[in-house]
Amino acid sequence: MTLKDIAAEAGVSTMTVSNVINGNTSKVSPQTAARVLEIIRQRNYIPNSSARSLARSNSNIIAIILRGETDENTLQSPYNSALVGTMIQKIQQHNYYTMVNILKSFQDISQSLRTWKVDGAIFLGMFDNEIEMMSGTAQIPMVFTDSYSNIRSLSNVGIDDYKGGRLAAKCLIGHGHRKIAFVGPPVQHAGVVQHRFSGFCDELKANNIAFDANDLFVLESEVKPDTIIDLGCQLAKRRDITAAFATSDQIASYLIQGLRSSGLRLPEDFSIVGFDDLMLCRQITPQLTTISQNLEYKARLAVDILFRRLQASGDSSESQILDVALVERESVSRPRPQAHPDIKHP
Amino acid sequence: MTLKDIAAEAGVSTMTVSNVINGNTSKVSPQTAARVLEIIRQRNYIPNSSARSLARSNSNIIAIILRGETDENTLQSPYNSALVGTMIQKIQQHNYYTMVNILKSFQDISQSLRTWKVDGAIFLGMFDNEIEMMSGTAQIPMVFTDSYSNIRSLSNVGIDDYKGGRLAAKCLIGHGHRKIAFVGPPVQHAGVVQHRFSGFCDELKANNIAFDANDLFVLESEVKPDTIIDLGCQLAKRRDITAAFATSDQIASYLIQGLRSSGLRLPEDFSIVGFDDLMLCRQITPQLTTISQNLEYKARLAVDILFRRLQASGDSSESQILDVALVERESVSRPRPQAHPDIKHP
DNA sequence: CTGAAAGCGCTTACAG
DNA sequence: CTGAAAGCGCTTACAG
Repeated sequence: MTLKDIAAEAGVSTMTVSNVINGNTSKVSPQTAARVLEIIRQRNYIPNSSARSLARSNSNIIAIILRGETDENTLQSPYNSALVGTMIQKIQQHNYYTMVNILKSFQDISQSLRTWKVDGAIFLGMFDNEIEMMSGTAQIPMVFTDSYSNIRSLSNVGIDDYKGGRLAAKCLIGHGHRKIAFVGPPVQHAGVVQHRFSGFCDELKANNIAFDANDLFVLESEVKPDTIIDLGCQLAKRRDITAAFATSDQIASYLIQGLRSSGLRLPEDFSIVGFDDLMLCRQITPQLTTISQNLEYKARLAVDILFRRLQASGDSSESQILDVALVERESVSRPRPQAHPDIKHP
Repeated sequence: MTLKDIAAEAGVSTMTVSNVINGNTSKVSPQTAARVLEIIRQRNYIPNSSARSLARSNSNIIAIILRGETDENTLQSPYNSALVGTMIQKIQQHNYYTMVNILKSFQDISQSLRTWKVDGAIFLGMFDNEIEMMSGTAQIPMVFTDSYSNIRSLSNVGIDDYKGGRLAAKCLIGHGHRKIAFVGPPVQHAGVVQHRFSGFCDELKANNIAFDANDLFVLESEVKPDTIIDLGCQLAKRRDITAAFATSDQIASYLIQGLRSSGLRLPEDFSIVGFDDLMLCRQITPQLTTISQNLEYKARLAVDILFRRLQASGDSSESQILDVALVERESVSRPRPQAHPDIKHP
């Protein structure tokens, strides 16, 4: 079943059928359009996207590109999978197809964008230097998430990470904490961490608290539970520290496991604030106080911006910074008058 | 940059270049091959997949099809996203591309498979009746997951759900529980739930315990936390019940929240066993005792089977059932001698 | 080992 | 409103 067959059966030219399919109603009489449509339906004809793509040199494909080492499962992160899930649905609503790529090397990526003449791409979790290399590669609209790159031509959707850091510190200080750990991945890995950290420090400063470099805990890897649980145990031994701000809910949850296994009760003995407001926050005990960002909205916005740029055809860019808010649950309380008076090490 | 340009520059025919690209070394002298390859590299030439796809009528695309209502985010489920993540990586390793589709109607799906001449498809979370409708639609290898459909020509990778149900019951009975709730989505929604349930009941029977229909709790929706938390509260009031088997770790985690908010302590006052062994199990308190399945292996196997069938070209099918095991953590203990003696309802 | 020709199934100007 | 022709960039037999 091809265009030609349909045309023959309808007694029209292939280009008339093509016009009907593509909704160029102005170029076809209603009667013939109806007749052609009916035959298409009967024959269950489906156009060949490759042929169309070849002729038009575009594809109706949007690529979602995730950063990921070969050995880890990037979609394991609920943060990424929530974004990707709603992005795919939004893309489908636009009648586009979604190709998902997990990035190993830059070679691969520009290859898959070009070989399929992908119409646009959304990038998740890329480092800024990679973004700068990337943004020249292909002449298609690209939208990044959580980027702090200062390339002007870049479309990005991010959140107010600085404010997030301030809110977290403010919450903990408000409950009486003065000695607060900051736990996150290396700053150079992601601009978001850096900005959360400076917001955090600035809020401390505003309250006349100096941040002690010994209270900064940098994780080698964000995805190794045991490392983080261990860190929780260490934290439990540091009797001076009464609370922690973790740069993700994931980190917070494992920290809690370590803290608890060291005999601390939460939030009585230790307070903790997370980041993201994943479903996880309501699944763990104590339910996690966190900085919330609207992932669904973020995903929708990224797709919206992409399609706006697809239609605009100009070389403009559009970036948006979304707001964040503190969501108070159960993981923060006043510090013990005397920190951790009687810890039992099991 | 096209094949033609490369051919012109190398002073050979397009078909020689084509042979070089496709690794048909037997048809090209090493010298010309090397020369062509060098020009390709210099010019940074990337073949047009649409043209290739049109000429060969295949695509090097594998489709991953997820079942999902329009209003919910299917990839939100860590179960799905873990599978999809490793599948994508495996597919990439085969030098294929991945299209991800979230299913709304059957129309759409057969459309996207056919329009791109997708080479194969993997399906997640489909109901059996849908699978039966599906499996006729396209003449390409398809692999299903967790299907109990008895179509012979079907390739499937599943787990021993029956055994999982038995193990869960056995664990709880072994700790002294006699009155155990079963919590899961409607049985008709998924064969897996049905088989876990019969395994569960059979194990009770083997221990001379009759399962009381009042101890079966069917969730309308698996994805509405509040409903499950409410159910946890109800369960806390049922003083006769001392433990629960939930058909997923997700459900278990929300159940725990409900139980706790009703003043119960876990596992002292109530024991619970989950299913899947997600990362979540180590993030919640108490860490969840669960029936573990190897999702990464499941995903790899599904992709392996798909590619085996792609090569085989015969119309054979291949199915595999993976084993499950009990993983004991902290969420199960002996029941209180007298169930929930002093509950404080906050 | 190499090539000329036809064809895959669409769309794009261009005419009428 | 409709159509004949050329072309998108590959691959597939078929000859040499």
